[in-house]
Amino acid sequence: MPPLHRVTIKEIAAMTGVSVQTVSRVLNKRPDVSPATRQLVEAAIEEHGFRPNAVARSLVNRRSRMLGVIASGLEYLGVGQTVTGIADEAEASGYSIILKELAGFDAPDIVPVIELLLEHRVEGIIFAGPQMVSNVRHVQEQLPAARPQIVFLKSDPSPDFTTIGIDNIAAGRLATEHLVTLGRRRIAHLAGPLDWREARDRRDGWRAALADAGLPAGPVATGDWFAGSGVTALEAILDEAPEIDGLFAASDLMALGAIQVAHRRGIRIPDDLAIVGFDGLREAAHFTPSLTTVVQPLTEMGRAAVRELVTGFEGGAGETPAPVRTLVLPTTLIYGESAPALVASSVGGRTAAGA
Amino acid sequence: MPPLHRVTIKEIAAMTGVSVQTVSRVLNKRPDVSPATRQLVEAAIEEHGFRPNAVARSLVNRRSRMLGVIASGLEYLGVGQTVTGIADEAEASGYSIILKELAGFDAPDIVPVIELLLEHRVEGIIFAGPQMVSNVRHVQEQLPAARPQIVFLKSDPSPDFTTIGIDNIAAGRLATEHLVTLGRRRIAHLAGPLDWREARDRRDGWRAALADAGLPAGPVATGDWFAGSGVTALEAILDEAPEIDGLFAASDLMALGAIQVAHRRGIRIPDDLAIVGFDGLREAAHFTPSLTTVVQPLTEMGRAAVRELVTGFEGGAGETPAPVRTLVLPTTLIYGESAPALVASSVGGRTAAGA
DNA sequence: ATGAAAGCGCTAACAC
DNA sequence: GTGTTAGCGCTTTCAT
Repeated sequence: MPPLHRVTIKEIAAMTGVSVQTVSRVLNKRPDVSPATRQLVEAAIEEHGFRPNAVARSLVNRRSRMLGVIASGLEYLGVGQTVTGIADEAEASGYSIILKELAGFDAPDIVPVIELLLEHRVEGIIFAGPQMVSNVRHVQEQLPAARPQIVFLKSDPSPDFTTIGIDNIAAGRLATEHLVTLGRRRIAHLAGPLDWREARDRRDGWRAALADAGLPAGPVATGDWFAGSGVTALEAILDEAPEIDGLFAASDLMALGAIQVAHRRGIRIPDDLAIVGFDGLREAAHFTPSLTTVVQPLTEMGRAAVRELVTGFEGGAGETPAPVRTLVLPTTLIYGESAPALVASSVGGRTAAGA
Repeated sequence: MPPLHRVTIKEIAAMTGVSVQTVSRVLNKRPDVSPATRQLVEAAIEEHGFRPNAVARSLVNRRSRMLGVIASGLEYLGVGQTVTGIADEAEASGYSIILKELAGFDAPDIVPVIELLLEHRVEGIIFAGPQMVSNVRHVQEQLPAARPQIVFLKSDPSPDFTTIGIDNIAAGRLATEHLVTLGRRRIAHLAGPLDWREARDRRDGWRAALADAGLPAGPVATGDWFAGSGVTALEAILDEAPEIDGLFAASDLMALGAIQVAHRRGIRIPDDLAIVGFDGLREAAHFTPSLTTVVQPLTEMGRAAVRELVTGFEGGAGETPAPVRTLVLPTTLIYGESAPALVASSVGGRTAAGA
């Protein structure tokens, strides 16, 4: 059973013959303790392996030094990078994180999770799940009035909440424009699930780039972000439009599935079909062929989220309403063999989509 | 600043005209409250969005309902799966998890993290980092006497600690034996970093299988688990021994790098070189060619770890020393094109390495 | 430089 | 059924 007896401050006080208060002073490295007593107390602490109870401290200080993180899809590449960024930055700022993984994305599932985080008195919440058509809005509407600051990752900018993400439309454009530059004229799209905001935006960017280039919108098929769905989706597209010569996949994993299909059908990459992925997974450089992809600063998003929260705490000393900010991080195109950079072209490859 | 004023039980009591204790009873769904008062109190709770302070509860109950998780390399596949398993099972058992990500693996880095977890009075700890040559042992030696149960994932069985993992030697054998079955005679190995126990064990399994088959140990090169190192390592091997016809890679990602090298050098897979990977990443089924790989039950390891902890709490009602157990989970070989199953052979593919 | 008293928000143990 | 008293382990007044 958990109630292992740990030494308490009271016991340290008793055994050293000082008051509880003095021990507390030593613990908090207060200057007003005589060197002799300090040493005495420290010796006792050391000897008994005493560690102050953070729960009791949180209660009296009203500071939990905890951040709540709501994530989803940790078992896939990408999400883990964001959580790593969050964990690292939190650690550096002296915070711990409570991680909650969501099974589904429906708002009714999310609200109780937030409530639980609030019960633990987390000082801030990072919502690292994806924005679906309505889940984030629902969450935002159902949030209790008295709540710590909450940062939404990869969500629509909002006047009421801090959001951190990339410009998916611009990034979708970037990917597609590269294919256009390579001379591709029939450019298809492997979209993510269209109830995800990111999926819609990337598709819209693809459409816009094609329209700008005066090209017809090629065929689209949707997947679920993962490799298996890339297979099915590209097969569907090829059955319908075997003449496509360019493909923009909304995730690197779907692109991986697409490569597999192309290989099986004897379609050469990039000669017959140039492919651009999305995410910038490290592994993409080792696909065969290596993948040209739009890099998302996933780790940086996590770090930025923690910084927003932590500086928020320190900024407003009182009841200043948390400052709402909208961060749009830059994306980059890195070139692989699947859609190589034009040799004699401009250096390119960098898009700063806002700030 | 965090000290947002949240409603307290005392305030609910005051506004409903009952005692704090009665509100507490309602909160804990005790039967000894009259329907009328219960309804009254519930209405007030609802109206003010009151949520009990879990910190205060933890203090008085001496139950934090928190589990500490120490992980590393979350941004890579595999670890995320384990953490997902942990998070899911914890959720199902009514526990929350505090996640600590480690930058390095040195014991001196790990102990303070454990101390911090102890300060938060977690009821159990899951060490999901890898076992290096000495880190786990050091941690085990430096553990404070009064501590909750701690489960080590992927570590050597120990008489003093619960460990959960697979039999990496048997699994390395399994992979290698399959290559032998396919008629390969010069079987090389892409090892993980040899200061990792798992890397050593897999290599030893490979060696043992070759010895059993009366084959000479082929060349070995080590990598860092990731795709890039698979490239370098296979290149080194090929330069030394271009005649190899089989390859056992200690991770799927290194196998991915190996596939890339083979492709560039015009080596056909599996005709010229059959490859077996390790991990069982979902993505491996979509490599080109798809990968034959040893599946580790990563998610299940996470789940099992939580179950060990939670049943441990409930089992021993008093100061029973936590029951130490050693769990060895089974591994499976799944077949891809890189080292196909023998068509007319036995069903095969399942090894139950202990229990 | 040190101690005594009060209280953080809640629950357990006892009254009535 | 409900209220009162005590106390979880610690930090904050305010004395001395």
